[in-house]
Amino acid sequence: MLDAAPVLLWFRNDLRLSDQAALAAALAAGRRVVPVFVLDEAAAGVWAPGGASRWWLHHALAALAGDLAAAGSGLVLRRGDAAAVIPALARATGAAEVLAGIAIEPWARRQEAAVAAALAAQGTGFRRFRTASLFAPDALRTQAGTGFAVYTPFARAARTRAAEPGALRPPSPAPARIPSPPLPESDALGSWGLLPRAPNWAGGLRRAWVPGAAGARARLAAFLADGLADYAARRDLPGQEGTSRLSPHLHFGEISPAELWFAAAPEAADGTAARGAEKFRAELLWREFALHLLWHHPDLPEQPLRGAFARLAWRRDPAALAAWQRGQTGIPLVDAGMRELWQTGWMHNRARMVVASFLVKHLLLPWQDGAAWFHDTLVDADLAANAASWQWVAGCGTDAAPYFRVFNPVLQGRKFDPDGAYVRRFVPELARLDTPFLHAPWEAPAAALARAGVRLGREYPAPIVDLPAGRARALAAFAALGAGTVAGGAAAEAVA
DNA sequence: TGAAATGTTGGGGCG
DNA sequence: ACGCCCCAACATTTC
Repeated sequence: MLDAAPVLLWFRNDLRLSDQAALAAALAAGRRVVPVFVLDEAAAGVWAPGGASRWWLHHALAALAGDLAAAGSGLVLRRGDAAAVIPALARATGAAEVLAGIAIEPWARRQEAAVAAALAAQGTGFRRFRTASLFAPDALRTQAGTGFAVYTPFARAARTRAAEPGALRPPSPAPARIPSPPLPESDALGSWGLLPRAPNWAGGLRRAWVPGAAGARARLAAFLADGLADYAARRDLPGQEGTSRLSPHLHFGEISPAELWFAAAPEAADGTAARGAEKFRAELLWREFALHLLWHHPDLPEQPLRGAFARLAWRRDPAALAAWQRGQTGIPLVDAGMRELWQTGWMHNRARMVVASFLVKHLLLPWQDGAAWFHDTLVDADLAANAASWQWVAGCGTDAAPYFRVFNPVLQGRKFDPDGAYVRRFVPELARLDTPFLHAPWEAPAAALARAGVRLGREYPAPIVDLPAGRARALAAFAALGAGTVAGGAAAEAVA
């Protein structure tokens, strides 16, 4: 059986050996496997991996190559047009067919279609498998047969489907051995230039993360032991390690969503532990919902789903955008979030909502600018989740926050970072400021500032915008879009 | 997965 | 004892 023609296994956002449906299919058919990864930056265009994602990808590929080598195989790296590279490799190895995960990003769908056409033209088979999501992106539909526009009914449908026998395969373990023919030559990973050189800003990332399937597994084990039980309450506190931090592993597919779905089993727990597991599954479903939205709305990353928002009078203010990007807005919680992002390639979810609301509302700068910065700096940058989340904050998505929902970063700080641990860690110049003033240093008495060694405008900036004035400006600009938009926002809220 | 403004209620100080 | 005011606490409405 093993002397039959091999198959090409095209790795995409599924850089793992466990619960990898395409790999499992190849092995079940008794085929030898030629594992391939293609770096096709032209196909991705402006949505090619950003700096932080490139760092992660480098290490994820190194880890995958190591895992494949340990299984007796290897990883063939090639750079260029996938529609040329994949068919050529299939010819060179005599592969009968190519197996790959299903793409969801619009650019990846176009790439996949081009690969499919090229393979068909030369008589090579092409089979795609669901590897990056719990459900196929078009598997869940409303009664009317359309895609969902609101999270809650989507999640209800997903939970119902998940409970159906056989809907979610229990995850399969990584195979111990992966038979392969002699592999074609591979690019040297180092030659791809995915790692930053001068300046090398990756030190903070290296300290915070262990990319690769083994790192993902260790992170999951730690989360199951320490985080899942209290997840529902602690996930909102940026000063604590209350979240799973699995998002980058999930984005690159180092661990599958099904593995996480089954690892967090509410039925196997009770009380707060069951609530934590339910909440964690709800977050997995938010990820599925974003993929679902991007599948049905390919222009989600560029265009507001509510068309009226295209007319919004966004400001142009490069200095304010730069202050936001660098964590120098003078608003402690905003700056803590942006500096956590810059230093570690990740930001706590609560902080993401606050900094996004601040950019879009208080600064009245386009959500697309925020999404672009996140895409470049997040190690978990994911086109679907990023676009859907920014549209949610901006109020222009289908199930978005109403336009008048403006996070007050001072109140959010006092509520979710009550002891100021988060701000003190990432805004050390404020570390000695008394807690009552920490989230609004401009309100601190001169004596308190002096005691803490802080001069506003020197050690730490004065606020670049007056919060009440920024809020009022945003409400006016958003309200100017018209009554139809207002009614729509209220309707979406009522449904949710 | 909001915040602020406005309205309501009830306890308590005080003349 | 009573009315008045203040204000905290909570509820509702509005943005």
